[in-house]
Order: sequence, then C-alpha cells, then structure tokens
Amino acid sequence: MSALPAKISKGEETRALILEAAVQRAGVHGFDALTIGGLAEQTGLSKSGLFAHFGSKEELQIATLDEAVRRYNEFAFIPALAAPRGLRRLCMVFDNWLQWNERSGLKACPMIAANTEFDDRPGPMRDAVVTHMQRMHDQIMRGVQMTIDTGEFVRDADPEQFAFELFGIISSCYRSRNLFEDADANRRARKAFDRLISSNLAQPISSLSSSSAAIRPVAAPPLGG
Amino acid sequence: MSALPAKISKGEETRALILEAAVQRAGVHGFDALTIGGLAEQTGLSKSGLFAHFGSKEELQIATLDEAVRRYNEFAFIPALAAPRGLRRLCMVFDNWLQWNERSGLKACPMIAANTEFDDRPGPMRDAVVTHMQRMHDQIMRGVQMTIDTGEFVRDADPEQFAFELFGIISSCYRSRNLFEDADANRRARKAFDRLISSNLAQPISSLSSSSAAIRPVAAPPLGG
DNA sequence: GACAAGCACGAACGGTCGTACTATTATTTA
DNA sequence: TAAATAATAGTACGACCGTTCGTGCTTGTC
Repeated sequence: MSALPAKISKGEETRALILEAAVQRAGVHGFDALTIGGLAEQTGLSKSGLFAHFGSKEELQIATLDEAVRRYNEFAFIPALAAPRGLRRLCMVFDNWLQWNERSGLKACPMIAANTEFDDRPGPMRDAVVTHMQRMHDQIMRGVQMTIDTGEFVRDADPEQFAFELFGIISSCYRSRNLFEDADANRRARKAFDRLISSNLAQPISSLSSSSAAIRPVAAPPLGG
Repeated sequence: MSALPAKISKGEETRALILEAAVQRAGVHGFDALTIGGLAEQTGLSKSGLFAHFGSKEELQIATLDEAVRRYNEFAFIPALAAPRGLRRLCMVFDNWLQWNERSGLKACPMIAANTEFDDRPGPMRDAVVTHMQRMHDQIMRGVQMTIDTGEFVRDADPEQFAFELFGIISSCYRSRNLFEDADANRRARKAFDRLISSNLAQPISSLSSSSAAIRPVAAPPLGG
C-alpha cells in the first residue's frame, strides 16, 4: 500500500474509491444500476464531482468492468500461475474463480452479469464485454491445451467445448446461489467441474476420480484456516 | 383461432397484442426495457391506454413473464409429453427448448434473462421469477427421476445435479450465440447435453453414445422439412 | 504572498420514466 | 337504437436520469 512513494494524486485516490463502490454495486445490481446519483450518494461525493472523473456514464461502466476484470485476474488467474501447468493449474483457476466473489462480497461475477446485460446492445460497452469475455475464454482454452500437452487430458479433448461448459457451470452456480438461495451451489459446481474434468482425463486416475479434492487442496493458496 | 365463439373482448385482444410485443422485447432487451412509453409506441397505443391494461409496470412485467412461461410450456414442455416417459422425453424437452427461441425470434430465453435481472432485487417480480424457475427446475428433476425409474439412468443419478448442469448448458448456449455470435452454439449445447446424458446412463448404449442423434429424431415433432 | 492547476461542489437543464386524473370514443348489452 | 359499460386518448405531475456550467476550495510552485 504505502510502499510506493505517494505518487497517487488525490484524484486517482477518489477515482479508486469510486470504482471500489462501483464494482460492488455492479456485482450486486448490474451495470445499469451504476447511476451517477446513486453512486455519488454511496461514496459521499456530489453527482458532478463524481461525474467529472469519467466524463460519461458509459466511460464509468467501462472503467468499472475493467476494474472487475483486473480484480479477477489478480485474485483468480494470476495466483493460479503458481501451480504447475496442466490439470493442477486448471483446477486452481476454477477454485479461485468460485471463491473470488464470495470473498469480495460480490453476489455475482460482474463479467457474467455484464454479459447478459449487454449481449444485445451494440456500443462501446458491449465491445468491452466481448473483448474481456473472449480473453477469459482464451485463457481457459489455453489451460486446457496445456493439460492436453502434459498428457493428463486425452489428445482429442476439445478446449472450446471445455470452456463452453465451464462458463455454463459458473452461470448455474450463481443462479443457484442468488435465485434459489442454495447453500450447496459451490458444491454442485465442483461436482459438475469434476465430471467435466473426468470425461477428458487420459487415464481415469482413481486418486482424484469423482472428487478432485485429492489434488485441489495441494494447489490451493493458503487461505488462513 | 376463430373456432371459439368470439368470447374474447376487445380488451383481451389488445392485451394479447401488447404481451406479444412485450415478450419479444423482454427476450431481446430484458425486462427493464419494458418501458410503458416504448411499448406504447411499438404497439401504436397511447401510454395511458396501454398502462390501463396492467395498472403498474410491475404488473406488466409479471404478465409478460407469465406469458413467456406459458409459451415455453406450450412449445417445449407439453409437446414432449407425447414422447414416452424417460430418456426420450428428456431429450425432447431439451431439443424443443433449444429450438423455441430460434423459432419465435427471441434472442434469449426470457425466463433466464429475468433470472439474472431480478435475482437480487426483492419484490413481486423476483418472487414470480423464482416460482417459475423453481417449477421448471422441478419439471426437469421429475423427468430425470422417470428416466431412473425406467432403468435408463443409473439408480444413484442425481436429479438436482442434472437440472443444475442442464440450466448451465442452456445459459452457455445463449452466451455463445448472442455474445460470441457463435453459429455452433446449439451444436455445442447438444454435445454438452449428450455428455450429461451419457454420464448417467445405466448401460453405455453404443447406439446413442456420443451423439444422441440416433434417438432424438425419433421423438422430435414434425417440423415441416 | 501571488499564482496556477486540479478537484469537488451546487444549481440547473432537457429528457424520460411511471403514474394519476379526466375526457372521449368504441363496444357491448338491453 | 339507446343506455350502459369498457377501452383508449389526452394531459399533467413529480421523480430521477445524464449532463453542463460556473464557482469555490485546496495544494503545490515561483
């Protein structure tokens, strides 16, 4: 935090404060709920003061999405790079992803929320969503390809199909948690993920078969507990 | 159409006309985009004239959701009841569901759109969404249970887990189609569904194994072509 | 101590939203 | 066909939206 010399100006500081509130709000109520007035009230700023930081509502939305993606990468993706390429890393990304929202107090993954909100509204915001989602999609596909290369997955495993199904699992997890208020949502998501993994394994390793709990904790980050 | 004596009053007629436009609009732009003014312009009515049919925006939204569900049942669920209980019927519901939106010109399943829109906004609309989604969830679960009873699925198949994953597949299908503009979305969804089916089969029937194309057309309705 | 720059504020604008009232027309009923 | 009723239009409202503008405050520099 204070390690760096105070290069951050007052403006950047409040901008970060605004984005903190914005990510929170977007994660819970969607990007349309990012009203200037509402956000101003939440942060204690005036409407015009807050507005000046972005210049338009659209810029605010895009900045918020960028920030959410940055946090996803920081919390879920980058830490997984510590795990060895292949199955371990793949599992770790999934786990971190699932836990990311819980820890950050978000009710839903902002990217996925933005996804359904803007999939049919042409404009800069939609473009940003597509770009980010595409990048995440590619990250997953590359992870699958690595797992094929390590020999853990069968050679004809389909990375795109894998990503397709993985995103579905995440979506369903949020639905169960937020709509059905199912406390077991994460467990179900893991079960589905394990099935997805298993069906692509080169050899049915008994040690991790149905529940990959056997390998996942190994790669999991120290979470204090 | 005109088979029944003209019991439908003028009011019910225009109400149906409004709901036709509303379902369309909600399917494409979401339920928040169901503005009174916009819908009035689209239908050629005045704001107040349209408004009088529902009494509040919330009532309009709920009526639109109800109508969408009615259509889903009419097009996807009820026709599948013609198929014999078990695997055939399960596959047919899935297929009809996938095709429903394409044919009706909807970009997305209104129920699933409503789902992400209202999962964190308490109120009558959220309650309606939960009720409908729960019912759909139960329908799927019952279908799975029947498939267990016929002996086609293994005895310890998990209906709730099945429904969980099925909804994920549908979600991912819409995402691929609308956000990534992937023409292969339906094919990927089918592939995922086949994998879901296969992993629950009591015996790995070779005749339908990887692609259930072998059995699905049998149960499919005559679609003209 | 004067000055410039960056930052936040309050007031106000035009626009759209949902909604409430009243009037007018169209439809059904007797 | 006349009366009764339902359906639609018209108008106006208060609230909130994103946005603009002019102004003051704070901060660092010469």
